[in-house]
Parts: sequence; C-alpha cells; structure tokens
Amino acid sequence: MLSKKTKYGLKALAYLASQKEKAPVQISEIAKCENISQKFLESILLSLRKSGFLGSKKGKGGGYYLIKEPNQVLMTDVMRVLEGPIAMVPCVSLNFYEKCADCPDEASCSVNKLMLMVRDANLEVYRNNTLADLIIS
Amino acid sequence: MLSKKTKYGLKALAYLASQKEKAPVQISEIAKCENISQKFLESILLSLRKSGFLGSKKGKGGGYYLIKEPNQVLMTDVMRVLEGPIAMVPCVSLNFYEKCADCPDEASCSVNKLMLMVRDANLEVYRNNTLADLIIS
DNA sequence: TGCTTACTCTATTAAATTAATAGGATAATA
DNA sequence: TATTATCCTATTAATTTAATAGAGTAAGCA
Repeated sequence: MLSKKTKYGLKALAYLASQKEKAPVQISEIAKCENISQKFLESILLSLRKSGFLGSKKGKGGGYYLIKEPNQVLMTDVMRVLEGPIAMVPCVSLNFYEKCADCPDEASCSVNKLMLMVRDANLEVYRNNTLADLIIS
Repeated sequence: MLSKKTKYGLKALAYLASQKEKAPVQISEIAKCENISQKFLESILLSLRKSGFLGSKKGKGGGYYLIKEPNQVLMTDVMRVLEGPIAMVPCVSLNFYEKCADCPDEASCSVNKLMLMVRDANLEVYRNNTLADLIIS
C-alpha cells in the first residue's frame, strides 16, 4: 500500500510541476488545494528539498519550487525518496540490497524469483515516467 | 514491502507444490525447513485453507496439501489472499475499490494515473505466473 | 475406549511503522 | 523591527504487523 507520505508528496510535486510561473509556492496553498495536513506536508516537502528535488525560500513571497524541469525528474528517484525501496523484498533491491535472515540461498528461493520479476515490472513503469507525465492537462 | 505473512505463505505454498507425493505435510515440517515461526505459520495456512488453496487432515499422518495442481493456481489469487489488494491505492483496485477521501476527482488525480500503470504492470506479472513457476528445480 | 497426533480457533501481547501534532528557531523581506 | 514562511526537534496517537499462548476438536490406531 502506498503511504500517505508518498501520496501527499506526489501530489505536491505534481502541483508544483503544473505551475506556469516558477515562483515559490507556499506550503499552506498546496495543503489547502490538495487536502493535506499542513504540518505533515511540511515534513514531506522538507525531505524532498533535502534530497534535491525542491528548492525553498523563506520569508514573504517564499515557498517551495522545483529545482529541475518536470520532464527531468524520474519517478524512480522520486519513489525511492518518498516510499523507499521499489523492490518488495530487500534481497532483490538494487539500491537497498540486504540478505534475508531466514533464507539460506537466494538462488533456490521461490519468493526471490517472483519478486525479481515484480521489481523489474515496477522499475519499467517508474523509469518511463517523469514528473511531467503526472500532470493532468 | 512484502509482509512476513505473504513471504511465509508463498514459501509454504511452494514447499507443498514441490512435493512429489500428494500426502499431507505437517506444519512443523514446513516451519522447520523454511525457518518460520510455527505458530505464525499455523494461522497463515489456516487462512489459505479457508480461501480454498489448501486442504487439511487432522490426526496422525495429517497435515496440509494443495487442492489444485500448482500450474492451476494463479499468483494473482494467491497474492490477493495473502497480501491483500495488488493495487497500491484503493482507487485503482479492481477487487478492493474505494474512493479516496482526499481526492475530489480521480480523472484529474496525478497519483491515480501513475498507480494505474503500476497496477497493470504488477497484474501482468502475477497473471503470467502460477505456483508451478515458483518451484526451483 | 483411550491415547496420541496434528489441525482449529480465539484472544492477547509485543513490536514496528505510519500519521499527525506542537512549538519554538531561523532566515528573508519590507 | 515586525511580519512572513520555512526549518527543526520532539512527542504522541493510531494503525498494522508479527508473534505467542492455550484450550478445543477431529482423526487414527492400538
């Protein structure tokens, strides 16, 4: 299941991507338009800034803005920051690999095999989509 | 992330599917071979029986056994019972549809659009695999 | 019949994760 | 220097997941 954090983060990014002007947008505006708890959204936007997706400006006229063009932002990168590993088990994760404690041998693990296919299917979707593709005309 | 319940459930099903004999296999044997808490596995196998994947036999020589041939068991069905919806948000779920509380209109929702693609990619994998495909020679 | 075996069922608890909230600190603008 | 809006840390609430406990039931067999 997609966490609220990811859901809200995606909505906020799409909101920023759909702005004509590149001027900073306030948290309160995004929270209001997208029905998101403002305080919760604060922490999400903060983490998106720290991972290099957003820039921010304090004080009057301040807010958040996209650093890159929407079509330069891969969904793989966004999802990894918001939701964590794309793989459903650490033993098939590209960026967060970890051996399973209960599994003596990955090559003979039935779960590993299936989850590898699932990971690849998901990667394909996320790699072929950017923030620009999320925007609804 | 895949829950332990699902992981253990898949391993147990694969274990049963790989049996030459169709004789019932005891919980304790599966738990031991797959490094699973026996009590936890009990409840998982019980739910797999109640959803029609497994049969059981009590008493001496008892245990669990597959009802269908492994190649007749679609992973879509298994995953829905063990893990729940395949979709990452209820608003794109085929079998567990629900409207999002925070989202006024699905057609104009950026998350909905992406998650629809993800769902389809996952469905494709699960539909093209059966329990028989999980077995490692 | 009575003993053993192994699944059945309910309830509880522990642990971990997620979601939300509170409140003050900091920086930019006018 | 007052106002605005992000920044940061800490805490709490809620939910979900994982594990455990223990008594109950049915089947097989001597």
